[in-house]
Amino acid sequence: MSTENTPGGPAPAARTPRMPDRAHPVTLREVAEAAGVSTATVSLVVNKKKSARIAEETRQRVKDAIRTLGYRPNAMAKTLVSGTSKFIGLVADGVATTPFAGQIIHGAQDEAWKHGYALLIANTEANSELEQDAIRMMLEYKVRGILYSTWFHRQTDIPEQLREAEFVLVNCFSDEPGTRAVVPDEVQGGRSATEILLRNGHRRIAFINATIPAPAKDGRLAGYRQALEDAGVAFDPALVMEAYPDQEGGYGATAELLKRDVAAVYCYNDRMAMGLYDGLRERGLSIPDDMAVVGFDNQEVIAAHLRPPLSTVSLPHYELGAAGVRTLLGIDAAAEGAAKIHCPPVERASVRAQARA
Amino acid sequence: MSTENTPGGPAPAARTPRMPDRAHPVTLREVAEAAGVSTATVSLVVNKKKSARIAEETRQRVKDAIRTLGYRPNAMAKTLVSGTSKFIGLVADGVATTPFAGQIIHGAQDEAWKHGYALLIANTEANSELEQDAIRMMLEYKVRGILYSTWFHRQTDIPEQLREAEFVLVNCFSDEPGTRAVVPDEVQGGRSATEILLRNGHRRIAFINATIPAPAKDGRLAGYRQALEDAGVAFDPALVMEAYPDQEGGYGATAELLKRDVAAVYCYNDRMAMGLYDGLRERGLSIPDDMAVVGFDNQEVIAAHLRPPLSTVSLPHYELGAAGVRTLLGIDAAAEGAAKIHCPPVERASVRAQARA
DNA sequence: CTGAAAGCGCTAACAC
DNA sequence: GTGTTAGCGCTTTCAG
Repeated sequence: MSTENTPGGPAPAARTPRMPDRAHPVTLREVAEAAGVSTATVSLVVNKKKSARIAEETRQRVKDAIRTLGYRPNAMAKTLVSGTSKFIGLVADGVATTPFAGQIIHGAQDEAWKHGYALLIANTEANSELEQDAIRMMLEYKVRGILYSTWFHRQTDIPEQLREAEFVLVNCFSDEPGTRAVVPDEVQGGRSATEILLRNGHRRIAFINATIPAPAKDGRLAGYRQALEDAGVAFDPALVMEAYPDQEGGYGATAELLKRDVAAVYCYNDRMAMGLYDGLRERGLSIPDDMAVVGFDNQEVIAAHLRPPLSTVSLPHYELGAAGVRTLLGIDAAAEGAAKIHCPPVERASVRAQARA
Repeated sequence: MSTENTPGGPAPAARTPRMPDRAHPVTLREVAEAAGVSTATVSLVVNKKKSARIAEETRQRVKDAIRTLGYRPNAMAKTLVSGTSKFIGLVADGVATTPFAGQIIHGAQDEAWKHGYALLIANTEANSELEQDAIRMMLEYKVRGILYSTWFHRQTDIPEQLREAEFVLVNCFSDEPGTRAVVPDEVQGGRSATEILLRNGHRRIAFINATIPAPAKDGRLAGYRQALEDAGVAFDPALVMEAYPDQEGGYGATAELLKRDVAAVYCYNDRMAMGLYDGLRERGLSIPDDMAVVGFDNQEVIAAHLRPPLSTVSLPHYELGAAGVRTLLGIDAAAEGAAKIHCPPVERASVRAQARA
């Protein structure tokens, strides 16, 4: 039994470099001693190196020792040697502000995991000091790279420190050339949303856009116009309104909308559509018969469960996270500018086929 | 310049132990050399050790070297020496299934950060193999401890591997004695929800509970009964109904509810209340005049933005995450059984004061 | 096929 | 006050 002897002692019984038992830090060396082989051999076995051929008998002995001792490799030591860890950092400006951020984390985590990486996350709540600390920490932990993400799609500045690592912007972009980024394809999303209505026979389609400037605002409008154009419907500026992009905004826009004499409306987002539902219902109007409604975002708690369930377009947050990781790892080629991720339309009962106009 | 010469070698050309420049891995030693001091000194300066007194002049020299070289400590090496990292692991069974999980992450991350820890997260989506891998990875990275969390409040089994680390259950609990856990106080929440109605003059209060068994189902009912009892209102089993806990469930329960001849209802959750809103509205009933409604969960996208905004009780997910970290770090004393986190009531316009019965 | 040994970057005694 | 030195646990030539 590995009892101690003082370093200079004459009887060099088996060395005991550390406490014999405490809470499982069994080391490679201990395994090696137990198996009667060298640490190199154990390392080879643990890492299943194809190159090195270990006698089957030896391998078994090592494996047994590993099992009986309950050996756990020390990832820190491993990283120290290799110089880079199996971490990917995710800096988010609002993990909780919205259900969306969770999806980015989820996608990033799944994809990272698939490639043997773990996710190190930091929430900065738009506090730039926190952000700096977070990035610094990630750098110190030698992350493979950093995903810098925002909870809503927007342009962003690149924090200086971020440049010390490989990084990819997620759900945001920069005008600096050469920056890798992945963002939702707002234009395509807007097109898809409008097409749901067009496909169901509507020609006069109102669009309630957001009041606040954002890539989404421009993109979703552009998509709307494209879809109309492709369908040979003239764009009528009078059919485009604006409201604050939440339930109250949608509700408040009801009266204006009804003045337009339309039977189909595409809302900037689901929350707006939700408010609009209330506004229409209050006036005894029915969806989709009196008004076909399409939203944007596919916010789960809302869209799928309104009455009637809302047709909308998904904001692909999960995919953004996953694509961010793939881009970082060089699996997805980086697009120039930003990679645009597809926003899949989701058709539900808030739109019903009409007789063609 | 402290150039080396190889121990036996005749030609002592300056040693180049590593690539001279590539992407910033400046080491402590390089700083030491640049500043003309030993690595120990640099270490002392970097870590602001109060004990060791360094000449101000030396300290400056070191700091300058650090700055000009752009030195970044290697956290891995640091961890290797100290034996335990500054990581806290968070294992979650559904990061994205619900907006809630995001809040747990958020709370855990903020609190961990406050104490100098970073969050390592893993999403297991209820896949036990993934879960094992996740825990193993965390163990290998020598996390300080692991938060094991579930997206809805429930009993859970403790994965074997988890026992190798310090851990705290978050939003779940185990019947094993001595297990540390933090969960929402469903009973108090149910009491608070009911009290909102009582306080506003209602005596006959219906409760639409969930059909699916869960601590929340029992707890919220118990709270309801407590509140009634405290108010001297006899419990009437006929006023307790059950429905599937989502929008459709709430909507579908409308007819039943109206048969009860009540003017106040407390719903198991906000989604149910949302469905109930639709059901009531369809029948031309108004909230809160014809029916006062209270929910549970305080799901942001819903509760605050229904018309009228919904009175409800918050599920304290952020607090759960934060409390989990505090418990893990021994800052909060561990309660026996599970620590119950308060669920704060949120009063909104879906309830209005009534004449006393 | 396997062992010895040199570090990875850093901290912590212990000298001087 | 500051330098020397011995590791932390592991990987990786390089011998044999």
